[in-house]
This record gives sequence, C-alpha cells and structure tokens, in this order.
Amino acid sequence: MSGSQVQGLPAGHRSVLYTPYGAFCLQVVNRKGNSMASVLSRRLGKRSLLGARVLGPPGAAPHSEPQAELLEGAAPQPFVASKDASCQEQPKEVLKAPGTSGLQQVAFHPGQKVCVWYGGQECTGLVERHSWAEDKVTVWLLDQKLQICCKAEEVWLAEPQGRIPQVPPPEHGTQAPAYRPVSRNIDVPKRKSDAVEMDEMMAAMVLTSLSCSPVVQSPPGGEANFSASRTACDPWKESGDVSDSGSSTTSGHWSGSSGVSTPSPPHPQASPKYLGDAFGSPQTDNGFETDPDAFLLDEPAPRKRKNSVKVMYKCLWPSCGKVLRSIVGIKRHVKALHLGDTVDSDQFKREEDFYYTEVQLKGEAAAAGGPPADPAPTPSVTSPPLTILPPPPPPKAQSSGPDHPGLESYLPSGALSKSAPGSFWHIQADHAYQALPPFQIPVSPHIYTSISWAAAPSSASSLSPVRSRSLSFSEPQQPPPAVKSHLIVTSPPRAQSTTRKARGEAKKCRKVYGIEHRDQWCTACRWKKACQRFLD
DNA sequence: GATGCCGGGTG
DNA sequence: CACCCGGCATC
Repeated sequence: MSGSQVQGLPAGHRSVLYTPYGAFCLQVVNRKGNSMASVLSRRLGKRSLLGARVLGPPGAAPHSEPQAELLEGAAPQPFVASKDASCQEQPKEVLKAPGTSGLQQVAFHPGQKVCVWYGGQECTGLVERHSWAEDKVTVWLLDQKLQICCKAEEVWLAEPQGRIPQVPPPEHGTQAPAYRPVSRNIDVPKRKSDAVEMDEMMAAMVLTSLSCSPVVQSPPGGEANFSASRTACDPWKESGDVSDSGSSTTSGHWSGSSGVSTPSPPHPQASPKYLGDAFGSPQTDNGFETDPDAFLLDEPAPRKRKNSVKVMYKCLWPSCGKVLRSIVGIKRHVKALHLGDTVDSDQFKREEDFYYTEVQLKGEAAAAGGPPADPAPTPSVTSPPLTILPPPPPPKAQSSGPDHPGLESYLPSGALSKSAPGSFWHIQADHAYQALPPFQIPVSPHIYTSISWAAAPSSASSLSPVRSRSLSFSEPQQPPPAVKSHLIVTSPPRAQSTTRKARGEAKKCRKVYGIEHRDQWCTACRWKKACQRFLD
C-alpha cells in the first residue's frame, strides 16, 4: 500500500509521507535516485513524532488547545480539522475573564483594604494603585508581604464580615464552575479540600521564604549569583544546541528553570515563581505541585544552621550589595536609600524585608546561595555570589556575549587552576572510540563545559605536561575567553567545511584482523567509526 | 567493490 | 552512553 501512496503523491510531498511503514516506503523512493531530499526525509521518517504531525490536514492548527480537548472530550473525533472550528470559538468564551461581561467596575483607592485571591486563598491587602488603563490593581498583600498586580475584577473590597465580591464568582460561567482568578489560561483541575489548602499554604510560605528579591535584575549581582550549575550550562548553550536542548529528553529537567528565556535570573527556580505570583497566579499548574516538596526535601533552612556562623545582612538592591551587621541597619539602609521615604510609605512598610538577605560568614554559603557544589576556595569568607566580587577578570570578559558572561571570571580561578589540571587528564574514555586523538581525549562533559576551549585544538600534536599546564586558567598565554568561545563556536563549521577527513594510511582493524575476526577490532572500527587502534 | 568513517538512530 | 547502521567519500 505504501508503494502506491508514494507513487500517487506529487514529488514535493514525498518528504512528508508518513505511514506506519514510513521509513520503508521512503527508502524505496530513495533507491530511485532522489538523493538528498529523500535521504533527509527518510531519516526524518524514522521519527514517529513528525509522522503523527503530518497526518493532519494542512490547514489544521498544529496546537491543540487543552481547553478544547476538554470541551470536546465527550465526543472524540477522528480528525483534528473537524475539531478546529470549535477550537477557535469555544476557548475564547470559556477563557474570557469574568469581569469583562458587563460587570460594574469599582475604583480602588490607594490604601484601600481589599481582598484578592492569592496562593489559593483569600488574602487581604492594601490597594497601592489602580490602573484604569490596564484595569489592573496593584495590591500589597499584608500577610505575604508581597506586592501583586492583578486584574481589577479579581479584587474586591474587604468587608467587615464575609466578602461580597463584585465578581459573582461561581454562577458566571456554566462551563467553569467555581471559577477562581488563578490560572485563567490553563484549565487546571480545581483542587479542593483542606489538605490541598495546606499544600498551597506551604508552597506560599516556601516561596515567600525564598529570596525572591529585586536582585533578579541586577547585572552585577545577577552575574555573581550564577550558581555553578547555571554557569556550567551556559557554555553548552553557547556551543550551539540551545534550541535542541529544550526538546531533548535528557534536558527536560532544565525546562522549568534554565530553559526559560528570562533575562538571567539568578534564582532560576524561584524567580519565575515570583513572577507568577506577582500576577496573581501562584500554584498554577500541576508541574509546580511537586516543587514545594522538592524544596522541602532540600531543606534549605536547616542547612543554614551551622554552629559558628556570623550573620550579616546584605542589601540585595541592584548594584548595591551593602553588607551590614544588624538587621535594623540593613532595613534602615534599604528604606532610606532604595525605597525612599515616600509619602505612602505605610504601604511599603516591611517591604525592605525583601531587599536584604542573610549572609553567613565563617565560610558558609549565604541564604540566597545556590547549591553548595564545592566548598569555597577561601575559608572564612562569605560565598562568592554575595559578597566577593569576582576576581578581576582580564579585560577579555566584556567581549563575550551579553548572555554569556565569561565563565572563568566567575569561577574561583584559584581553585580551578589548582584542581582542574590535576584531574583533567586522568579522565579516560572507556573505549578507544571515544578517545579522540590524544590532545582531545580527556574531556568528560563537565570538564568540557568548564574548560571548553580545550577541545578546540588547532595544531597540538600530542599530550604533554606543558599542554596540560596550559589548560590552567591562570596561564596568561592562553587566548582570552572570547576567543576561546569563538573557537568553540566556529570549530564545528571548520570541521564540516572541509571535506571528509582523508582516509588514513595506516592499516585498520578490518584490514589487520579481517572481517571474520570482527570481534577483535577496536570498538571504533566495529562501530564504523574512525579507527582508534591504528591511528594515522 | 572494498574500505573508512561521519552522521544519526535506538534503547 | 553504548551500540549499531545508512550512506558517502575514497581507495
């Protein structure tokens, strides 16, 4: 059957021909001599996912709204296209905010006490600002000490007893009973019961306790706050596979944190949440439900408790970083210098709590520090992300891309130069196949990311102690990191621009052992890779 | 045609 | 990542 389909389709569509035996039928086409495109399509054809997508009619929208799925769930339909019409109409009505249906609007005055849904519960707060243009109300939550911005219809005046929300919540939508302002766009299964309430409260507490501070946007602070993991993953992005990492299965755990394209939040996990909170949709989807547990399992708070730690308080205001010894002092500092003594300072009271963090001396990581991957190189100093400015990087640092700060400058260069070369060359590949030519050998992924330019050798011939020494960051002769990263980026094109590597002169395993003794070949030869046993 | 190996797929 | 293979370039 597949053959007939192949013949029947116009040539331009052969690449999108998918059947359960897609690979086979495209192979037939390929044998006919349709060289490049057919090869590509055949390889693509092995990916079943693409095949599934093409099955739909060309006009079908590639995305299927979960809302529509739910709405149409009672009547499963075989084709996407027939669902499409409803897909375009229904969600809009369902997702429409309740306040848009002709409800009267109430003007909120600053300082007015209102209620708002936040963290799965009704919270009281003070109106800070009511923007009529956007119909949004900025509310300062008293309990959470948070400032959130939400739509006006999600806010109602606080009444002495019981709330009479201006939005008649449940009876509005027949499709969505018990509507809540949270997660308006995603139809999250409504959770109820007290246990869930507890979870939400816990989550809110954890979120609040995390240091979600304006240092997010701080350029110097943000750079300095890069955790080791984040720093290590950026070179990978830089080396070209940024987009792929999002879809790959192995990096799925990054998608929630570093995969987000936010402009370099120093707390990759906390910051998106904070942003989400700020718009009034905390516990939005199920993906976050496990996070509080994860945080609790990490037990960040108990780990901070060490015996002899000296607690300092560091201002988190962007590009400030002042460290004071007393909490009163830091509060005063924040309030005076950053928050300012505004007239409506009563609304900002205690807001300064968010602009400082505890810093624990005595070699302990501070509260906002990332996972303590390795002990600080210098004892009795606070963690680098908070107080220690990075060692003065050579002027090269700026030349690297804006999103890719020169990573060496944020690594404790002393520690690296001491530790890296020693362990660097001890790493060996198990198989000769993976062992590239000697000067390329010994890069495990981690080492690679840390000293990635080491894998871009141009002319080095053999492994030597001198070469090994030159890998140290403290080596002044090395090219600046911008050049290094440039080498990394450009080296793959270099390898591809030139034609295939000339066939080696040396005898290969196949020739030496013969095809009948294939088991004696080196692994690379068995895998049809470049022979490693008989190097050229 | 045989050989070497690159690029990609699979589990 | 180990293993495998299609297919291309070269011999």
